[in-house]
Amino acid sequence: MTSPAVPAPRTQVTRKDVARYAGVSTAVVSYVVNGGPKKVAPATEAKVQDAIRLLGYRPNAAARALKLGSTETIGLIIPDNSNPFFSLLAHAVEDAAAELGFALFLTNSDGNLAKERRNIRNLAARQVDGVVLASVLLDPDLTDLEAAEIPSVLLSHSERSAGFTTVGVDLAEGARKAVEHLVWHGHTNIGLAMGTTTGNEGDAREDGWLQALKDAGLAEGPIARSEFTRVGGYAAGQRLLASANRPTAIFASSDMQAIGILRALHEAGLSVPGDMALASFDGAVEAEYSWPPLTTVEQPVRDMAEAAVRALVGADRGEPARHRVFPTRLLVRQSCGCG
Amino acid sequence: MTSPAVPAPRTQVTRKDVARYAGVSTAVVSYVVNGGPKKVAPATEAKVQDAIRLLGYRPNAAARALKLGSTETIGLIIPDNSNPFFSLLAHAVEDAAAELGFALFLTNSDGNLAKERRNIRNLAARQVDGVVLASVLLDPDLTDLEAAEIPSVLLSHSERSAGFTTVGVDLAEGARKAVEHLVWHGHTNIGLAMGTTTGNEGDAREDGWLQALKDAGLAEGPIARSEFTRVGGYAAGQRLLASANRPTAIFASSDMQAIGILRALHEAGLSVPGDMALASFDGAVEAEYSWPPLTTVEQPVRDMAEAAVRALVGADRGEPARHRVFPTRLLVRQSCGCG
DNA sequence: GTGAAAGCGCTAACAC
DNA sequence: GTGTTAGCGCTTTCAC
Repeated sequence: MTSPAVPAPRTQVTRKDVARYAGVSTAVVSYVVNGGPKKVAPATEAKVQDAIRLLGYRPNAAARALKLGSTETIGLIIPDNSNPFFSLLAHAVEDAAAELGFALFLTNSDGNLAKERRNIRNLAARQVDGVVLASVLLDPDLTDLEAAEIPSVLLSHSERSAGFTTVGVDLAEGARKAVEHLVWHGHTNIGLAMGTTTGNEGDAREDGWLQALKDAGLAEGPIARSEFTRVGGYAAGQRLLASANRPTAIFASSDMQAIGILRALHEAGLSVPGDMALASFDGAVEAEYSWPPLTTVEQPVRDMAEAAVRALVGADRGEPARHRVFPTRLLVRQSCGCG
Repeated sequence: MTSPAVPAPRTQVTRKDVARYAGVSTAVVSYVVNGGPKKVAPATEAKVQDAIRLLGYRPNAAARALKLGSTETIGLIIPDNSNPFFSLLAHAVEDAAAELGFALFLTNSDGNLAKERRNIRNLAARQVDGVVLASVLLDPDLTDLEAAEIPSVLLSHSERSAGFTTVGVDLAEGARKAVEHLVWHGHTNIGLAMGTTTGNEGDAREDGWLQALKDAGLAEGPIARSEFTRVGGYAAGQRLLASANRPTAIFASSDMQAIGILRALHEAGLSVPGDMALASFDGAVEAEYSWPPLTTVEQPVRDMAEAAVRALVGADRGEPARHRVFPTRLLVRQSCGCG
């Protein structure tokens, strides 16, 4: 069914209609609908409920929002909903929000700073009660939100950021765990496929990789930088294979990159983990179904999403800004040489 | 930044403040902000713009929505945003909506009928201007939307449905193409891994598979039914392998199932396409990065999303309900035996 | 070209 | 327990 070419005459049933039909005042209807703030006699309540049902009354959220100054809505900004990590994150945020009666505006920034800013502005204009931002930057511009006094939290953000509530994982520690595992397998030349960020900022996964190497007394392996995507990983994989000191193992900063590397490896006729071991980061389901299944550092996406929403509009609302770090877990599968 | 424990005193700058500051009436501010419906003298306009900038004025969307009866918002209901097919669809719908100045409420039904209905109701209460529904059912219950006179379109819907605008692909034809290709490779025993729907309704992909077999004078191959997921595909794959008349090729009704089948095949030490050829449906990016890359029937997701949004709130709004079928394309890769 | 004012549907303080 | 009513911020008709 599509909308009529000419807008139909406003046929909306209002609170007033219900009141008239039930023979009460509009206030009473409000009390019934909202369960307060005043008590209503059971008999009256029944009359009102009947009227509501009969008339098919549905409260107008816009009017309510105008009056209350709250839309029961939050906004989410992610780089790319078609990236498995973010789509899972979005799903989890939606669940957490719905749990609290909040609806979720989904916006993609496509790794584009201007678009991210536009989305922030747009959400602010729509009077959302909060925004969850998985930014392309370490230090996003939140002035529009601040001006509108809209709380925000930085999700999938691994650095403490003064004055902001942030939730993420310890990237360095996660990366270190994965690389240490590769070291444990006996590898002495471990390469890094590192994702690049829009802001060209450093990434702690690189530090973790380096630290693990140092701790093991190993030389720094080759690095290939590329996008946090399958295509990016594919290119990085090819470069790593062609490098003068070809590694025997690779740590990839995301599962998507590892998937790309896997393709490069397969095309080169190399076996994994025999000719090249692999470990990555994120814990996407896709990594469990690659061949071989990827050993990866899992991020507790649902927990992080819940924490973000709770800090924004749930129980933790109003608590002082802080950096919440969630634990990662090394999912040991076969690409590393286990099993 | 989190919200203050005690709601700050409403500090919002309103149209009235701007008017006072600029020394004009509130009507003029409206004219300037909306570029109409009346003309404003350039000098006045400048004064108003200055005031807006200085005061940091931002229009209140809720008030506007209340007045206009339109929220410039659409709702999307999909089964699962962490399924690559739907996450891409959601991204595309968001893009199409944003293009038209509409924001997108994302909701997941998790393949759950009750949840789908709850989401519909919730979106209706929020006065969305339209809803795009990728239902778990062939014949979803849209009464809440109809009662609220909210237009809707059924997306990723392959059956004509009287009175509804629907957009989808010809599943039977797509499946037929894939199976015909498998036949062309010389296979005579082609199994089917068929996804099951919540409503237990038939799926035209099955018809397409059967038709291709019949047209080629082939006997009906074995069928394994399971969920439209990786896990489902994995189980289906195992069953197909164990079946009395094990096929030499499988057509899977979704890429996710094929990914699962691939795992079952690998675990069984079978080579693809050597020991078992494979083709599937959807055209997810993940299918391009599996090993071997999957031959799959691509759905034009972006085109479908755009068509849905356009029919809802864009140029095609108000056109009579119709069933829009988009063409699929066989993406020939290696799992079928090519290359 | 500009302004005054009605009213969108709702909540809740206040009066009874 | 129930009713009256004043706005929330905005758009737009109608008068000037």
